[in-house]
Amino acid sequence: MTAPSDARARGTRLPRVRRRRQLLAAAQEVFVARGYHAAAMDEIADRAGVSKPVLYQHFPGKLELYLALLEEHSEALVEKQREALESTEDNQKRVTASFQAYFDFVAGDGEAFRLVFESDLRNLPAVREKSEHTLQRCAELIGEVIRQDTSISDDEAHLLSIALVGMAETTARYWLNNHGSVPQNAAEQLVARLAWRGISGWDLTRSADEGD
Amino acid sequence: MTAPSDARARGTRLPRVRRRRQLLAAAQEVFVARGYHAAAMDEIADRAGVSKPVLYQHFPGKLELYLALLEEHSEALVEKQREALESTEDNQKRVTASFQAYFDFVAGDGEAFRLVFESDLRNLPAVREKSEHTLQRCAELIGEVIRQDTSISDDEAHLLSIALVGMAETTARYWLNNHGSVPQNAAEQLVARLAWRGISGWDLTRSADEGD
DNA sequence: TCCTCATCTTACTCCCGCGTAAGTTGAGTG
DNA sequence: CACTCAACTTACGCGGGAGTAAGATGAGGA
Repeated sequence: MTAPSDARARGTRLPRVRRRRQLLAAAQEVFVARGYHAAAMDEIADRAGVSKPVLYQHFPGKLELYLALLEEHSEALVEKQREALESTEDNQKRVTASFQAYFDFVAGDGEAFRLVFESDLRNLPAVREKSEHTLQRCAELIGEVIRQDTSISDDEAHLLSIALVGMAETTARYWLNNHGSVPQNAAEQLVARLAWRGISGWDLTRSADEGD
Repeated sequence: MTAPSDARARGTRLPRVRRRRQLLAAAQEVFVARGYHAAAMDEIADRAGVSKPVLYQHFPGKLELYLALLEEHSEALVEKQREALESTEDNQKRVTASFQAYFDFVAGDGEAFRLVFESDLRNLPAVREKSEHTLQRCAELIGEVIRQDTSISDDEAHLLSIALVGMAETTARYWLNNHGSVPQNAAEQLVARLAWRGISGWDLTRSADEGD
């Protein structure tokens, strides 16, 4: 069912850096499949075709191993967002690119997104903060764009950005769980349209809606 | 800091039903504050002013205790959504009411929303399914309304609904973590406007946007 | 007053999984 | 061929927390 990435003939010695990379890969597989708590250091070591103390020669403990992966993929998401928003000057295309980046992130890299969005270690302050900080930074990138084109306050622009990121995260995860109902491209387009309709020309309707 | 709900003078006997309710309340406090894994049955018992075996006379195990709470609050959220959508026939007001319900859910009941949205037991199939099913049912309620007014396909209407629910969940949680930047009412209104601008009159722009 | 039975307590057992002490192997060097 | 040192192994200590066995306690009826 789940093929070990590369558990070479248990007995092969590896130079330090290669081994470290391989251990991180093995750890990612196990953490993604089982979550932090149910993941056993023994299983990670096994999956790498190595014994447990080797793991501890590369990482001081289970937590640090996990945090290293979390850090890596959180940064990757923010970076993907940045690239998407810098890829064009057309705001409508920016919206599309932004959603595409989210869907790509969720679809790629061995489901690593589960570490970022579904961590079962959120109760640890360090993890909660990283998780919130990642959301924050994605929203900040989008917020800058919004502020350029609207006379909205900073707090409000930020909240709208959070809303857009929330849409992206939730729909991307839903889409992944239900492959088959809609192809990736169609899903991205649909949600991007919803977002663009929502955000474009915001100032124009603002005063009109105000009289409630 | 955290005041125990009602740890009556450790030594007071209670009739079975009262005790059960009190144990559920104590368990909720601990599960919310610590998450499933870090929550100890000893602490739950202590918080209720009772010894551990009493807990086991009311619930077969930690898991069942947790699932009882999860079930209760998941149902409460769906019910709040239903009420919000049934509260009016005006779709714009429906959107507002729907977001208000989400914010109220997040703001109320001792942060019980953390059980539904931030469970650290998602890796357990039973919990994952309940969590996804709750999202599904909320989206279904909204989807019915959308389908009444658009010629969109069922799959697409459902995906849009997921997007709206994602907006609500993410913004409500963000708002709760950052009280002070924006009052609840303003946040609800702002996000509701974004959503309404997004979906209202969907069919009108559909064909126009199609020519990309 | 004494009996009954539900409520509640103390004081364990047991398992699981992180982290480690101590010892082994083998590739490259003089 | 002997020496060295990093890479690796087996086998264990140990803490923490779920669940339990066996006994205490007290309200209410005969």
